[in-house]
Amino acid sequence: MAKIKENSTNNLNRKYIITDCNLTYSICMVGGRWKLLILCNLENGKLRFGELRSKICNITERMLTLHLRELENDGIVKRTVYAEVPPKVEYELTDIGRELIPIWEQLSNWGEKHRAMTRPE
Amino acid sequence: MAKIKENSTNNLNRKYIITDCNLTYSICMVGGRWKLLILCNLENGKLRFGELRSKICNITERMLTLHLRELENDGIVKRTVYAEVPPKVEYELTDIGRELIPIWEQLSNWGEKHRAMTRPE
DNA sequence: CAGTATCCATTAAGATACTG
DNA sequence: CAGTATCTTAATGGATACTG
Repeated sequence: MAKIKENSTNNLNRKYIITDCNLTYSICMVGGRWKLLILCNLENGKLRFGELRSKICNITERMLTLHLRELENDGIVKRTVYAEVPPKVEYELTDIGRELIPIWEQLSNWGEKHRAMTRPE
Repeated sequence: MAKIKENSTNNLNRKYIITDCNLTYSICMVGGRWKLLILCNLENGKLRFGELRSKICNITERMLTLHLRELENDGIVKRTVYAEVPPKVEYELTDIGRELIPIWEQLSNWGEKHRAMTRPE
C-alpha cells in the first residue's frame, strides 16, 4: 500500500501508486486524459510547445504544461531549452518513452476496430 | 469535435470522445483509474463480483459496479446472471476484450522496467 | 451475494488573464 | 514563444447505509 509523492500538489495521478502492481504503476505514469496523446504526437521527432498545443485538439496550455512536466520528471520525455529570444523549447521522447510506441499503436488499432464493431456508420 | 453520450450521468470518461482520433477513443473506453486493472484480472477466466472486489486492492463496490457496467455496455466484458439464491453473477472478457490482453501485458512489462530504471531499490 | 442510494471529499480540467 | 497564476467548474472517488 505504499504511495509515492504523497501530499504533493499539482501532481496528476500520483495518489494511487501501489508499488506491488506494475500495471497500476504504468497507468499512473501514462494514464489519464492526455499523456498518451501527447506522447504519440512526439513519435516522429521533436516538437515545440506551441506545435504540441496545436496538434492536440482541445488541450489547454495549463494541462499541456502540467503533463509535460510530469512526463519529464518521470523520464519519459526530454525537454530542451534553447537560449534564444523569443524562447524556444523542444520536447522529445526518451528511450524509455519510445518503448511505449507499440502500446499506443496497438491501442489505436484496437480503438478503430472496436469502433467499427460497435458504432458502424 | 463530435461527442457521444453527452450530458449522460454516471458515465465515466465519456465527455471527451472526439470521433476522429482512435487513440482518444480507446483511452475513453479503457482509460481511467480502474478499467485495465479490472480487465487484466479477468484474463484467466470468469470471476464473480466479490472475487473481483477482493482481487483489486482498494476498489470500492461503487467504482467496481460503475466500471463493470460501462465495460459491459461497451462490449468489452460479458455479464452472466445465474438465477440462484443467493445471487451469482459472473464476468468474463468478450472477444474484443481479449484483444486488449497484449496491451496490458506490455504496459505491465514497461512499468516494471521503468520502475527498475527510475526507482531502484 | 451483488449490488443501489445518498451524500460528501478530492482531483482533474477549463477559462481567462498575465509575464519574462 | 512558452509558459504562470488564479479562479471556477466538472469529474471522479469514497463512506456509509441499505436491499432483493
